[in-house]
Amino acid sequence: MGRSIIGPFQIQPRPMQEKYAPAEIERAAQQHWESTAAFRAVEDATRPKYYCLSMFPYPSGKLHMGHVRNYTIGDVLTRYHRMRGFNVLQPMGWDAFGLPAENAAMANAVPPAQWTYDNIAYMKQQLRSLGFAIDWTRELATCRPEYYKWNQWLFLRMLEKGLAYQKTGVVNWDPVDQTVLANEQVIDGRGWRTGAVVEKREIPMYYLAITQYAEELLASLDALPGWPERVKTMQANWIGKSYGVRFAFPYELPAPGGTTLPSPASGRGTEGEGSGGQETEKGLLWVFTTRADTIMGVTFCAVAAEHPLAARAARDNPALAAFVEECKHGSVMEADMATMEKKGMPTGICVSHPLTGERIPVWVGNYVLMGYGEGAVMAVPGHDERDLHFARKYGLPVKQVIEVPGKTFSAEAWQEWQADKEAGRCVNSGKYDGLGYRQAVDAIAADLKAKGLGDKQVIWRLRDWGISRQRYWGCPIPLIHCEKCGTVPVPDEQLPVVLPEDCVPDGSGNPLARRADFLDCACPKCGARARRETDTMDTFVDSSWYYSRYASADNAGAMVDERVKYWLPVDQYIGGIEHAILHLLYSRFWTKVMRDLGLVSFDEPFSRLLTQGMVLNEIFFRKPASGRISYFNPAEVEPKFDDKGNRIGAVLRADGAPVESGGIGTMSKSKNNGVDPQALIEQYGADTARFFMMFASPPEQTLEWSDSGVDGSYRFLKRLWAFAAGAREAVRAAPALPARLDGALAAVRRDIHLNLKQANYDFQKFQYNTVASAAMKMLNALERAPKDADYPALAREGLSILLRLLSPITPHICHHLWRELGFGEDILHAPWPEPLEAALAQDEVELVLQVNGKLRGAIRVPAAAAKEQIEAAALAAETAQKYLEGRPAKKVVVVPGRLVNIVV
RNA sequence: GCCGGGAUGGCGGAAUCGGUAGACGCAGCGGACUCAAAAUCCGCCGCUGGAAACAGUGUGGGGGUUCGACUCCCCCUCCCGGCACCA
Repeated sequence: MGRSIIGPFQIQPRPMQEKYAPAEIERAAQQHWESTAAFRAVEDATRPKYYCLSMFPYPSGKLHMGHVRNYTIGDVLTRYHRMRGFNVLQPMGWDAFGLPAENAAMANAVPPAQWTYDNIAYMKQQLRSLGFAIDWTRELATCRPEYYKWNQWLFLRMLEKGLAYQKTGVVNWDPVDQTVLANEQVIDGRGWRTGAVVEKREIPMYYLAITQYAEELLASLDALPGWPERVKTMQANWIGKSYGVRFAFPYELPAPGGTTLPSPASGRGTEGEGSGGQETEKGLLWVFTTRADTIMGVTFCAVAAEHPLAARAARDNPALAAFVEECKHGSVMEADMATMEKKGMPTGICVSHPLTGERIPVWVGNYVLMGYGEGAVMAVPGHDERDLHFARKYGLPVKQVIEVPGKTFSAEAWQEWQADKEAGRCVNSGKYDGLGYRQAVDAIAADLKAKGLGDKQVIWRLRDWGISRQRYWGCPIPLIHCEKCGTVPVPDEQLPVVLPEDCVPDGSGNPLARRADFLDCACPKCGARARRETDTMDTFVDSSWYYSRYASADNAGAMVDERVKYWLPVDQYIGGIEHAILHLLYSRFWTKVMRDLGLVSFDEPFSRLLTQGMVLNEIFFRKPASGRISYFNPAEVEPKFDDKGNRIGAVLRADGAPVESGGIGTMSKSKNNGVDPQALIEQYGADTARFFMMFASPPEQTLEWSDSGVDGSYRFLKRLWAFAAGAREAVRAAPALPARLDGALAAVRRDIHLNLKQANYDFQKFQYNTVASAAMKMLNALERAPKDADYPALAREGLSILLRLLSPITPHICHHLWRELGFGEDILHAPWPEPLEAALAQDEVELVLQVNGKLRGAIRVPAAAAKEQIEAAALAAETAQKYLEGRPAKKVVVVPGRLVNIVV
């Protein structure tokens, strides 16, 4: 930086080609960057660093438009900051473990490893052809042992600290394939391949205690001003800290032996706490509520099907046992749980209201979640919408205990105000009558506490992170099962536990369970023959720390080293909004664990976050009566129209038979609705593809794919090329513009600098669609400028601004033209352009003239005119006189630089 | 269902703090060039009425605040993302 860029460029290249030939100039520019190692990032303590990271792709086969959008945004940011003088790092890698590789293996009998590595090779070549400023020397793939070794190593550290532990978890079980299904593989409650009704099954799993960090994960959202508000809101709601009251309904069962039922493990942290049935919990049904103020309105309680009380009641009630069994069918997905028909059955057991002693019946409800809170809820149908529907369905009583002045309570139809915490006051609640939400909760909690039946409690919606997957293509969990010693961690010096890469899964369970060479091992403790754990880790583990590994990618001896101190945290992270919660939350958690282990010294991994909107496309599918659903790419599908031109359906081109429409959704491998950018790149070149992606819409907005408009982007680049070619000789010979210009050229120059000013503002806002517009406007202005004496100098200044402004978006053509026009050797080293104040100044401004807020004309006033002068000029204007009709104006509003509004 | 976001011409979108709605493109229409086509260039282009000047109307729907609302407030509809085993 620092040296003068605008100056004669010595070498006289051969005459410039007339026609824009993107393939040639893109290859040449990419070769130039490669031969100069232009994007190799080297630690340099003397320069400010800028770590720009895009979420790494899953190697699904080909890039899709979502990738092109994501990586172009990242590349624009990278190149912009490079020209702003930062030492920039933009790495790339592969989120290489996951389900699609196993699906491909089943379909084509190819080992997931081979499929994955082939895909990586192809997609890497695609990324290279798009000209991204990536430091490929830091490339990583999470399926490589040298990477996942450190997943295993950190898992063992967590195990030592009690942050990793075992407990049972519920999974989707396909009874025909005898295998665990991912949520994605459950369609309408049935297995995707077999069509069998899915069952819930409890199996042992490993968990990471993310809830131990809940408080910090919530609090430190405030320390992330560079994150979108909506993402922080979503995370805060997901963590879900709620203040409420945990209390118990006492009961006595006529059962033999004075049965003690343990309180089920609460949603928090480690297992085992509270198990064994503490004395005080004897015969107590514990619930949690955020609405203790409605406690006098409880008319029944509902427990989950897995609740001990349900099991106890089902013991001698076959109908109830059948219902509990029925609740075990269907998927474990929360969305399904929330939308399914709410069903229940009475247990025949009654509990006592803790304050009134009233008998309260206990029901089993299929909508009560065992994993959240206590697995039991108090039901207040008068003031909870879901409870009211349930009560109406089963004829349970409804009581009003909250009133809002001016509102009439209904026990039949739900009204929003019935759950109002702000305006509500207690009624029909004895001593609590007249209290508001806060006071009522305090008073009731105090009374419950005095009786030893409860107290205020903080509860989290966040659950611990279950990382066990009963799948082959993932990172092995480094544990060994020994008959004598139990579960034993693999010693550090035996890491990594390497996944064999030649398995071909067939859809019926984990092939590792049939691999003797993987399974058989010696117990690290006693040396006896033992069996390796076959569960692998959730792929979110892989992506929870890869951003740190890029800084130490070549270090075989440590997870991370001192170079993370220079590069981390990530200055700008870019990725799809679909990752707003899980991936980003897990990464934040993992970072805090690494910090507490002394591995890194930052609290948050991503200083600034840009959440890219999804690229959507239509979804087409066929679902045979039995068997597996298949999706068809929109490119293979032809729409059908009726006489009036309305779309009535679509058929598959290959066989002419109809396909069903699945609406519109994210481009994805599983829905087969991705658009391969390859054809676009081959036909128009990378610059057009990049320009069009940026021009199509602002980055954070959802984008419905359509390639109409690509032609316009290509036309613009052709026009830019033609203009530069035509102006080349004049520009190379032209002097610099004088600081002060007059006449028509001054207006053109002002236009260019105004657009530059706007574009620089838009760069700050990541609004690249209007940056692209600004570049188009500049070219329009230059083309239309009068060709007088100062024109070559103006063209020179204008092009030098335009090329630099545009170079982050279309780097190849700008690289080439920068050299052709003699501005310098490498536009990468040019300083970022800033608008000249002198070029922006003007003597006179035009103000809009409104009458009663309606546009009626315009007036011209001196730029420095005072409000009084403007008002006088406006009132004197002919248009104003016409509407005033001799009357005085009631009011005149002057907005300097903008408008005058006369109210008559 | 719950949480988050969105809706502006035929289409993608612009409008920075409440101040000219529709910038910049696409498509379309008309014209120039051409034997013709492609490419390129010039002009028109929200809707209604009007020959025009111009007037009315218009930012998903309904209401409100304001001199003035795409923008702020209340209610509603539809679409998209997430919902813990897709990544």
